[in-house]
This record gives sequence, C-alpha cells and structure tokens, in this order.
Amino acid sequence: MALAHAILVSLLDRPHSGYDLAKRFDQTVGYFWKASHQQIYLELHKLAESGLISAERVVQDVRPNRIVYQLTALGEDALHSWIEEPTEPPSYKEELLVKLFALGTADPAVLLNEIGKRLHFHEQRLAHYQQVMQAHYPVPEKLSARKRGHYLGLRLGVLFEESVVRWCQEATSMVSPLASAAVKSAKPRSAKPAIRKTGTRRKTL
Amino acid sequence: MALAHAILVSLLDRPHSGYDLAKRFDQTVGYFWKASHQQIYLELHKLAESGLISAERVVQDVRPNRIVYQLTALGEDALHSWIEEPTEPPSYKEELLVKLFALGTADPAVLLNEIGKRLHFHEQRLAHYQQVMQAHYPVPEKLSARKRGHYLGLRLGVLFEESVVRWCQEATSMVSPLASAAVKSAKPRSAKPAIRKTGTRRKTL
DNA sequence: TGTGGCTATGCAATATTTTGCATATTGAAA
DNA sequence: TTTCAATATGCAAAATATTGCATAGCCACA
Repeated sequence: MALAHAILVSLLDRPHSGYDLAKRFDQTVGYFWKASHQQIYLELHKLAESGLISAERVVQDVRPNRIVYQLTALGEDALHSWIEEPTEPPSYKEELLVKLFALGTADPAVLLNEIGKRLHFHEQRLAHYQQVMQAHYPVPEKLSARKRGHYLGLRLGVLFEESVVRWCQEATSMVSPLASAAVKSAKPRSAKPAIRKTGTRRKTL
Repeated sequence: MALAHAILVSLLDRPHSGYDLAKRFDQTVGYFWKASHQQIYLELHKLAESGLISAERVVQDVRPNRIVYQLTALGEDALHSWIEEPTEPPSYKEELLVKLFALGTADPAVLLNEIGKRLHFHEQRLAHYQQVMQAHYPVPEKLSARKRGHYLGLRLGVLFEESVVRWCQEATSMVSPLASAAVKSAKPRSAKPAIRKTGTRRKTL
C-alpha cells in the first residue's frame, strides 16, 4: 500500500489538494512513483477516513473549490513506522525487453524503431533531470537533510536514465544489422501498416 | 495485459508447464518481469481458453503430472501483432526513494541500514548477471538474432545494477553524516525495536 | 519418525491499478 | 465563437496482482 505512503510523504512537506498531488506525481515523486488522479483521489478518501490525514475545503471564486489535505499526528506516526519496516527491492517490468525476447521471429525493423523512440524519450528525461539538478542541487554536500532525500531521488533518476540511454545505443547497434539483413533477404513478416486508431485497444488479449 | 505476452514469448522458445514458467519468471524473463505462480496459472487458463496456447497433460510416475503448454498459430499471430504496437516506457516504483523523501524527519540510521541492505542485494545480483554474461554471452557481436534479444535483456540488467550499486554508495555517504549527527545530538525518534513478526501485515494502512 | 524442501497445480478473497466516463468554470487561442 | 487547455473532483467497471490457503507425493536429513 505504498501509494498511501507516497502521498503521506508529500503531505509531510506541506498540505496538498488532490489536484496538487496529481501534478506532483507527474514530477518529483512521480520520477519513481506514478499514480493517476483517480487513484490519488480514491486513496485520499481512504486516508481521510482512517484519520491519517484531515481535509479542509478551500473555497475559490475564480477556480473550482479545492479540498486541501494535511497530515494528522496519527498519519505522521503511521508514516514513520512504515519507514522503519524493511523495504523490498522493486521489480521492473520492461515491455520492450519482453518484445526483444522475440527477436528471433519478430521484425527487427519494428523493434529498432521502438528502441529509437525510447532513446529519444530517455534523452529528454535525462536532460530534464540534469537541468533540475543544476537549478536546485548544484552542491549536494551542502544540502539540508530534507533536501538530501529529494536530491537522492533525482540522482538515481539521472543514473537510470544514463544507463537506459546507453543501453538504447548499444541495442540499436545490435539490432540494426538484423534489420538490414532482413531487408536484403526480402522476408517481410507482415504487410499491414502500423496504423493505430487511438483509443481502441484489443480486448481479447 | 503484458503478463500474457511475457508468457507467450517464453513459449516461443519451447513449450513450458506452469511450473517451468514460474521458475523462468524467477530468472531470465524474471529479471524484468516478475510474476507469482498463482498469476501464471491463472493466465495460462485464460490463454488456453482464448485459443492462443494449447495444453497437453504429461503423465509422470515419480513426480506430479504436468500440464505443458505450447503456442498455437493464433497465439503466434497475437504475439507478433502485439509486438508491432507501440511500447510505453515503464514506471519505476521505488519505495526506498519514497522513504528517503522523509529524510528530514525520519531516523537517518534506519534508512542508512536499508541502503546498506540494498547495496548488498544489488551487488549480488550484479555479480550473478555478470556471471551469466560470461558463461553464455562472451562475444555479443557473434550472437544469433534470438540470443541477441536475451543478451540485451541481461545487458540492461547489468547497466541497471551498476547504477543502483553506485547510487547506494553515494547515498550512504550522503546519509551517514546525518545519522552520526543524530547520535551526537541524542535525538532518538522512536525507542521501539524493529521487530517484524513474519506473516503479519498492517491492515489499516 | 517427523520436519522441511522440491515438484506441481489450483481456488478464493482482497487489494491495487487502469480505463472510461462525468461535471463545471475560466481564459486563451484559432 | 467555437474549441481547446487548465483547474478541480469524482464514480463505476474491469483488469491485474497479491496474499493466504489447500493438496499431495517424493526425497533427504536428523
């Protein structure tokens, strides 16, 4: 139930509305913990019900009203005893690697294209992280305790992205010979163009 | 529904029983896709029902009987059209980083200990990956297409583990000054010993 | 002779996450 | 002037994942 805890640590910094949290989970915390707004709102209701956070309605005239949540003493305790519990290493679920496992029979060109898209994505994210790093944590040794925690999150992000970028480059050079070979031997696996109607999704599988 | 596909790519190599798959998901594929045996058995039933795989009961006298599954033509098609679909980058969920976000108020010694355990874990895993690398993929440039896919999975594993190991080291040197400072200022957050009754789990949070 | 581990499969209940939909206002752009 | 993006919150259904439990024989160890 770690989403609850991710919300609680966010509230440790300062009170947030669900909307705030949803945005925050698209940045900072979101670098290593994703959550949709639906999930956040649901979790906030649960947390409020169990007394770990308290809600306050803030009336706004220009914008829709907000419900701002803050930690209760109970919530702080719960958070800190959770922190004392042992932490399990996460499991990565990399769809792209699953696909690469089928490199023997799949069309290398398709996978090469996917790898290229990923390279771009991770380069962008790396650049973003590095920029935040420059702007907010130029001298890590001088940071306060609280900021060190945030810094270390970002730091792992940087290291990860660097790895993935490098991997994408290596993967490109290992897959592209297969793709060009496939072109030469003219053995197209499938002629259907990769048209994706956005919004549709296969139901059966 | 990527578990289904992770199963299908495994079956692409050769037929497997649920038990085989569960073990495989603790190795190779499991490096980047975890699944429990319950989930695997459930998924196998679904896949068999939708005709993507076929089941065959293998009678054994010494051991319990096994049910061996293999891909059908339908299954192969489904797998390959899934591969053509765009792939989303995964989201990492790192509990430890969530905890580190509370570094301002949490006990640094506890987190330092967790980081230490993680360092050990990832060093072990890195060593294991490197050993498999040596044993099975000594010269990546000479690998067949099929093996290249497997190699690239392992390769990302190595890069990841190297990053995390490095991060753990950096994190240790950034958190330990806080821990010793806390000892000096004698400000224990909680006196309760970190006893964990195995099998119990908090229900409310 | 009991205890535990490995092989092998599975059900049921709960928890978590995703997907789709719904509502309502403001301000800026086309 | 319609359309789009942003602000703000939420419900319901379906898909996925986790947790606990059950069965059952064989083998090794003490």
